Amino acid sequence: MEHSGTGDPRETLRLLWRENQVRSGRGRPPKVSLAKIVEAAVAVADQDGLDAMTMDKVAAALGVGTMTLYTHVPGKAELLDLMVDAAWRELDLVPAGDWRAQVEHYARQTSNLHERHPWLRGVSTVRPPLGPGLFARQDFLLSALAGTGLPAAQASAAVDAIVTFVEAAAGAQAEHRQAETLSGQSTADWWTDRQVFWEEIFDPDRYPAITQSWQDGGFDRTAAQATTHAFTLGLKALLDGIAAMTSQH
Amino acid sequence: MEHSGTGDPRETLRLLWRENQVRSGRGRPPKVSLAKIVEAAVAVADQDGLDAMTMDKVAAALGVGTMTLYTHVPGKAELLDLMVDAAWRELDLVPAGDWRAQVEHYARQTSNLHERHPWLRGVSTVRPPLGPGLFARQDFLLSALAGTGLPAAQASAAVDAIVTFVEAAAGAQAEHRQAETLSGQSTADWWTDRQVFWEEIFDPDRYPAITQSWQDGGFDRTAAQATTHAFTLGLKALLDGIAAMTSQH
DNA sequence: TTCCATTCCGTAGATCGTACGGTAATGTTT
DNA sequence: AAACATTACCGTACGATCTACGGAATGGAA
Repeated sequence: MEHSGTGDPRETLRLLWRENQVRSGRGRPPKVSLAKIVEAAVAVADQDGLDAMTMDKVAAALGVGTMTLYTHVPGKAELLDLMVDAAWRELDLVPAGDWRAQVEHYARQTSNLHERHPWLRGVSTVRPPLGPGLFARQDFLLSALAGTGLPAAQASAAVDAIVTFVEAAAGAQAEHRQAETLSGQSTADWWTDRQVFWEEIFDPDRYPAITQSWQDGGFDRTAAQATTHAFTLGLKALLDGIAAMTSQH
Repeated sequence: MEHSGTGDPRETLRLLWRENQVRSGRGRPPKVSLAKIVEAAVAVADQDGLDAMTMDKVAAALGVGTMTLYTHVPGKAELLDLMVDAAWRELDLVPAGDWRAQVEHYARQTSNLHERHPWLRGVSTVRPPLGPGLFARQDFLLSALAGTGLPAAQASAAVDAIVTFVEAAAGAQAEHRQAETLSGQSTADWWTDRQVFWEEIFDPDRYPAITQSWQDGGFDRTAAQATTHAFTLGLKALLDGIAAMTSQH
């Protein structure tokens, strides 16, 4: 797992929050800018995965020497921070409807976001980049949950629980598709390659509940469908449970 | 994010499911065994993180040349698969109580597991190693959810939703502690380093809900506490929601 | 004793991030 | 116009890392 939040704090915060500032006019005119570097890095990661997001490849995508990047960004860790916040800023979070509709809107937006940027799943979210994207999301969800009337401590925990579930479920969903493009092998083919498992290794007596569920048609046709199904059902259950808490206060 | 399930299928399945087989007696006597390699790799990752789990370091921990490992394991990807399944096999899943007690038992066990092996968070769970650990977990949860009386398709989706949430929440919890030991910097110090943010950058007017929640005491004292709080509340809400579904069938 | 299946491992090539120091290009000053 | 200050560009090199290759070592079998 890639870790973010490891660079020099002040410098990273400056890069995250700086407005488009005017150049002093002095010195050599830049061929690239920070924004273009982040954009190129995101494009590489979207296309070929986070492992392929190397300084070499980002520089090549910009038609620039590798070491040029270090003029604009302190290092790869900081670049990752900027990529994450740039992605989060893509969320279109406009309040509409009751708190539940707003959370569901957030969930859909996040699902789409991970679909566009499946590499997000591979970045640690402890010690996240303290940028505009993170705070916009947090403010939106806290504002939505305020509509439940829950006390502040519970509302805050509910937001964190929602974020945890939605990020994980959306990430898993997106990762299925990414695994197919990166490996060049469809999930169906991946399972076909492991057909021997069911034929020669799996012991129905050892796993009766799995066998029973199989016989009862409990398994979705594809792994991606199962993930989507779990996302939908899980979010509904989670929000139902949170709604039930409001009647106790 | 590290990816598993990338190696030769038949070979990996053989390694995952092989019983302790007898040696033929011919050839040079081995200094190491597959089991010891996996054990050492897990120990290195526990101690120093997944990034530090290099073939060099694992071999060194065993007092053996790096290339010796490749006699016993096809490559690093397969070793990772074996590590993950070995970890999952540590779960002590004995059915006791009703379905809800069983799921809560699973959640506690998983939380402890991630605490012992925080690197688990960094391994992709799409295309997982099809080993005994995974199937034991799945069978346990499907068996528990059978107690709800939900139809098979919904029970299966509920299991996936629970796994998604519990893995994410437990992983986040464990990652807090790991971040402290790996970086040598406590979470409190990390925030102190970013104090400037609140003093110079954060704009209360731009994020009213965050500011309001702050004033209402909505934030936990520490990030780790917030994560634990979210885990507890989220699991309760999720299970309440699932329980509510059973009354409709 | 000879053979040989099996394990051990040194070397080397490719791919990373990035420290270092030099080069190039512009506006400003003289 | 010439020199300077400032900024951006980037070639080289070093240390990790995974692993392909092939040879050396070992000890039972023939």
